[in-house]
Amino acid sequence: MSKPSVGGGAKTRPTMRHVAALAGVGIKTVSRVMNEEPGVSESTREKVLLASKQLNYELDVTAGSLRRSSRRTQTVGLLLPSVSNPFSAEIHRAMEDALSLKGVAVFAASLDDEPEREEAMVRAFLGRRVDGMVLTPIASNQAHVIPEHSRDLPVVFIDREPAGLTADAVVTDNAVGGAKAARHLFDVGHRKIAYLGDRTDIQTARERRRGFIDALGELGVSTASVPVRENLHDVESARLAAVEILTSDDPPTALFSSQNLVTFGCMRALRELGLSHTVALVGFDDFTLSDMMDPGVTVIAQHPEKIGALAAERLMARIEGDIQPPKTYIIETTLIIRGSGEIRPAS
Amino acid sequence: MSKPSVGGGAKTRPTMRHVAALAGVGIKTVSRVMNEEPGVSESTREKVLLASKQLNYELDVTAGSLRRSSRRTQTVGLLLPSVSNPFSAEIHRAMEDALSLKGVAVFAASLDDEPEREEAMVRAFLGRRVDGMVLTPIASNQAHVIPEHSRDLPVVFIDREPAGLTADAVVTDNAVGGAKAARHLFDVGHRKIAYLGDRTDIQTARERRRGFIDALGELGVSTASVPVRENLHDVESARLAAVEILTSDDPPTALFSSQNLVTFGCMRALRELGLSHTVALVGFDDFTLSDMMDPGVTVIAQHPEKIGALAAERLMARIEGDIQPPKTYIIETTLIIRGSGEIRPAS
DNA sequence: CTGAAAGCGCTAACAT
DNA sequence: ATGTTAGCGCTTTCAG
Repeated sequence: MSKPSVGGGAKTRPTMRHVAALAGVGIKTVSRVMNEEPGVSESTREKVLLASKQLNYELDVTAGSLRRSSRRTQTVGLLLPSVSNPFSAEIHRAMEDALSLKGVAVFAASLDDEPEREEAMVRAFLGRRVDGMVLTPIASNQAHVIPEHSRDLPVVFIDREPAGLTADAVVTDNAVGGAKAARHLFDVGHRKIAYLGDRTDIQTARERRRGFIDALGELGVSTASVPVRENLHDVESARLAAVEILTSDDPPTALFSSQNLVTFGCMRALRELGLSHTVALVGFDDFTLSDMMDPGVTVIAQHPEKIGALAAERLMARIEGDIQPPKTYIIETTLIIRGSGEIRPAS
Repeated sequence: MSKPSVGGGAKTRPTMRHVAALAGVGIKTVSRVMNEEPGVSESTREKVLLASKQLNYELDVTAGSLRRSSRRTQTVGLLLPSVSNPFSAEIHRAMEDALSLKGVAVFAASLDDEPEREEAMVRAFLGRRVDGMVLTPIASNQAHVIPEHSRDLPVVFIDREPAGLTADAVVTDNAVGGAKAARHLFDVGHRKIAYLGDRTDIQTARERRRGFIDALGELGVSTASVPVRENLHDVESARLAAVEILTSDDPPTALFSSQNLVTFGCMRALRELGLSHTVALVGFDDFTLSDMMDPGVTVIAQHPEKIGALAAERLMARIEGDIQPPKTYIIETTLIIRGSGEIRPAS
């Protein structure tokens, strides 16, 4: 008799040795059965399966990965601005749907746009031997974030492209999205459209502005005359900026906001000033109940479910050995018309 | 010279042995330093730290847990209805904030209210040796969900109390919340208030209804006359039910909805029928932009951040050895007045 | 088709 | 204060 005590086994979790002992086979045979490897006779297989069921045995994924040549842990890390941000949460869900089918579990973490957290969480996940990571980059250079010895660890960037290294990335077409907003408002008749944007150190915000301003320029609007307010990071700062712009001399007849919280601030400002039905508004990124607002809010919608699904697919492909050159996948936006963006300028 | 090849070390990740070799000490000394154990001279400590920094060494948490007596992996599992559901996502974030401080990583998974997924994900997390789990229970009996051999694994239930076993739980005071809605609408003058609720197999929905109906009874309203519509699981079914109720003979003068999606359906029905300012509405659970609706939506707010923080605290306490009897922690709701719930009945 | 022995990276239990 | 040996649960290698 070896160690597995049959009697008092309420405390210790069963191991392969327990199963092997109960089934009357060698431990390697159990391993083969649990991993569905070939080379086990049907009768042995059934004996092992029975014993495993009796003991309620569950393979220890992490212990196995220690010795396994592929070293896979069937685990990936997901680093988001915040797990409670709706856009991020939608990406998270889409990834989970794709990954859980493959038996891959996901570690999630929030970075709050803090570079120190980015580095700390990357290390934390690396220390837990993830097979790969999906990361919303923050630091100005990801080369320092990923340690040298893990350069070959599959990483897919989302929302923003990485700097300082090349890797797969899945991003929204922010510039084209901004341009769509500009063209739509122009088509409705607007010539003086203000831009209210997020922190200028965030790549996506810069892209949205660039696309927006460039498109206006192409349409013949003097880009120097476009009112621009940036570094608006929350509802209140956006509201204040919008009020200021709307109460200035020669105010714009339309607003384009680069992000949800900024859009909310603009909505509040417009309502407060009684301009909801007078000044047009297009927001970047869709949100729940946008159609229940008065007026409904026209938006440039992103597609987080597509981003998440594609990121998961690319990550798994890399983990499974795909070595094609890194590529950036671009997800288009969709203009959704709901009313606020179709208000014509008072002429 | 032992195995660690100094030259070509771009591919293999450094291990303790590499660090030990470089620092010229034994492997156990490295272990002591990395785990901040006492009994290492300051000078040795620094040598080790230097070598570890040079190699960019990172402790392998999972490998260590294999041999460690506590067997802790510094990892916990979180099972939610969906990571993309705002209420769940808020709980997730609060837990993460509490746990990341302690160096604990979290696996998150969505269950979609499917008992099979509950069991599958519990097993997946168990197989990755989590130190504990926070779980929104679904199956009618959690005894079958947690295998016998893991009965001593700390588990904290959230949102709903477990069945078939006793464990810590952190839940909203659903019954009192429902009662608050009833009393508020009664105080405003309503005597005929409809209840629109979620699936009756969900404990929280039943509690909200019970609290609501009982409170009305105590206030002298004939509970038999309360219009009740249940098993509304999405916006559209709720909208249809609300329209039906509102267009019936002798319609209610106020609505109480047990959940966000149902509230949204009610809002749509009221708007569609032009009754937004005529029929009162109180929703259970707060939501973004509720104050920007017309009228603002009065709600019984839950406090997911409190639930998450407390669940994390209880889980860590259990993991660290707390053995007091299991207890259910109840988080109170808050009535937030915004307009829709203060509409008086047309008399 | 099956199993014994070695060892993954680490910590425990003992040396020294 | 430091190092050595064994072994966590598993997979690999290699011998039957």
